[in-house]
Amino acid sequence: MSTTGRGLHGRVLDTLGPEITAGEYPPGSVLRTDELAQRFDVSRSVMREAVRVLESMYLVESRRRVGVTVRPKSEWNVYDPQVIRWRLAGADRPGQLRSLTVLRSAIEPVAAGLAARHATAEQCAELTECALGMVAHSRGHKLEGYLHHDVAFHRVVLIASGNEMFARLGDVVAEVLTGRTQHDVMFEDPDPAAVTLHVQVAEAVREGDAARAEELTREITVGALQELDILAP
Amino acid sequence: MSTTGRGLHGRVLDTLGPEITAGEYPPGSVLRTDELAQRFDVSRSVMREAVRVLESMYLVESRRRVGVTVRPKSEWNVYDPQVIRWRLAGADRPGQLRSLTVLRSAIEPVAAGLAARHATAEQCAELTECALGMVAHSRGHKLEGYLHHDVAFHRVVLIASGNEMFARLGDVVAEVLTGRTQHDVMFEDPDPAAVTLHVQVAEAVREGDAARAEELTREITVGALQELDILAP
DNA sequence: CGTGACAAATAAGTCTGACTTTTTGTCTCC
DNA sequence: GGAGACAAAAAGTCAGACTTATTTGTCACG
Repeated sequence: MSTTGRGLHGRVLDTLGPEITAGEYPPGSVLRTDELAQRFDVSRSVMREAVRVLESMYLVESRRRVGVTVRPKSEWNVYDPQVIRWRLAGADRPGQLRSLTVLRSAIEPVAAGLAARHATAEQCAELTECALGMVAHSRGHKLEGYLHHDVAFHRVVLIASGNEMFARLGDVVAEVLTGRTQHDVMFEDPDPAAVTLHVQVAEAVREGDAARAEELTREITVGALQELDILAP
Repeated sequence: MSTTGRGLHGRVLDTLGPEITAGEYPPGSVLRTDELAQRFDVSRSVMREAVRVLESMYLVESRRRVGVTVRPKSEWNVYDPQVIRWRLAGADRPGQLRSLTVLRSAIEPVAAGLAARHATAEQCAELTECALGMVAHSRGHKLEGYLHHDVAFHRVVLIASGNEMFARLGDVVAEVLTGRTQHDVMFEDPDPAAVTLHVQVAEAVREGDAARAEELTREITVGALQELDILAP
């Protein structure tokens, strides 16, 4: 699933986007639409559409008479799902994974606390189901099934928080969790302590215990930070 | 500063973007490029570029033979600065402000903790300077100057955290702070307690006391939540 | 009846070429 | 050496013809 797929301009973005986010063009580099159109063998109209998209991601800036200049990394819209995917697929994947994990550690505990207050009965049920699914797949190298429930669990928490900004991070968390599992090449079974914590979070949310849900989730994210050697001395 | 300015397609987005984010077209509505091009009196190429941008924000989806369909709000990329501005300028400004303030309450304390560990001497100096500036403008209806230093303060903290995802939220926080001040129509002087907290955060960061910086910042954000009647019973 | 295949309609997608506008660099001229 | 005029360069815009995918309707066949 390369995501952009649709249309010729998407094809162009599939290779130009990763190149830029990988830092292949240093900030300030100028690209010319005509040259790019030639390189990708597409018409200028298609190329312009691609540039517009890159521009809306703050990756480049198009100015008359000068060309399409690459913006410094600090200006990129790093919350754009597309940009995140490109960077996760590129060279600074480790750094990106660390940034996102720190972001998780800030967001998810608060989201869990809110979920304990706002979750519907249905969401509570889903949460419990996910936690049980994690337990069921926690032993015997069934990491694929485990991951599936893990992702679903965190997605439900974020949605149940009732905050749209949190809810929108579901995809990001999914990427991080998937990335982590794949990076460890699916060798060991997950940490039993983490499994227990998820079950307890589901409990806390069901019981409306916001403080406990928050604290337990904080423990989960601390574990995620430790996995990446991001210490908190 | 309407931001998009550049180019004809930007002009189109300046009116079409707010319309969509305001929910004027219910999810699933179909727009036709030709009709839009006529309506805005631009060529189809320009209209297509605008649609591409909206598409990259996940506001719409363009499909052959059917047209440009508006996506449900839950799929919008609510972290896109442009989308945030459009929504802040529209009808659901209060809701947007609440979402963003909750986001702040999750992010900023963690960012402050990280800043206490990673801030450079220069950043510590900036922080102290900002805090002093806030003190200097805290009495006598100098809300404009106060806001300026407040925004700068939070921006420095987010950057000093060393996390690119946090750093990128500087603009969002600026919008929220500005929005809040303007909404209260600049009547009263700021809460003296908040001013003190900012000074203390600067201290804690300078001394490398992460836990204290985090806790103090949490108090600041709790204050922001209370202002909007977002309770935490 | 329902079901499957085929044909027509439709709207986005693509390409091309000509033209406009803005910016910038340079080259005078004072 | 600075100021203003001039020329070149690249993005921006437009119009029109053509392509392609997708939907929808129809019609025959089971």
